[in-house]
Amino acid sequence: MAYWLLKSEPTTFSIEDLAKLPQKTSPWDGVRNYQARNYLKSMTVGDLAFFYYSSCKTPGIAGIVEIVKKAYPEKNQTEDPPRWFSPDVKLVQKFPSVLPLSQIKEVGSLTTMILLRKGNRLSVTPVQQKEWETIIKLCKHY
DNA sequence: GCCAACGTTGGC
DNA sequence: GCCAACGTTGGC
Repeated sequence: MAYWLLKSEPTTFSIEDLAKLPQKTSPWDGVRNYQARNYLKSMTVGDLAFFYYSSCKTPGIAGIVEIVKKAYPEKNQTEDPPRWFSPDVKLVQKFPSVLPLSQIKEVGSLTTMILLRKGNRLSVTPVQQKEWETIIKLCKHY
């Protein structure tokens, strides 16, 4: 059982978009970075991930999704063997409001997060259990 | 294999 | 819009 953080630009794919889909489930596709892809491939069914909004007015965590299908090759790929993979994710919870990045930054015990590392651009990152629990608690005050 | 140029990400 | 950071490309 592992924890992750998945970035998305809300104008491209928002948590509301996910909520509207059948079974509230969608492939997490379009990732074009090898390190991020390797993380996607290492996810297992039952893992949980934060749905993070980037490149928007209030960057932050919008909710929680669950991995419901292990990564498989993306459709419409011409490469053989396939290069890009995506797991299916299902909406677990949409937070009442986005937990802002600015708030996350203010919590001392969260400075270990890869998300907060200088120059980090990875769109898929692992999250430690302690970090996960801290953020869950933080949300309840939000 | 090196590295300059260029493209992309993403917070501010 | 700016800019730092990083990834990719492609000539040599």
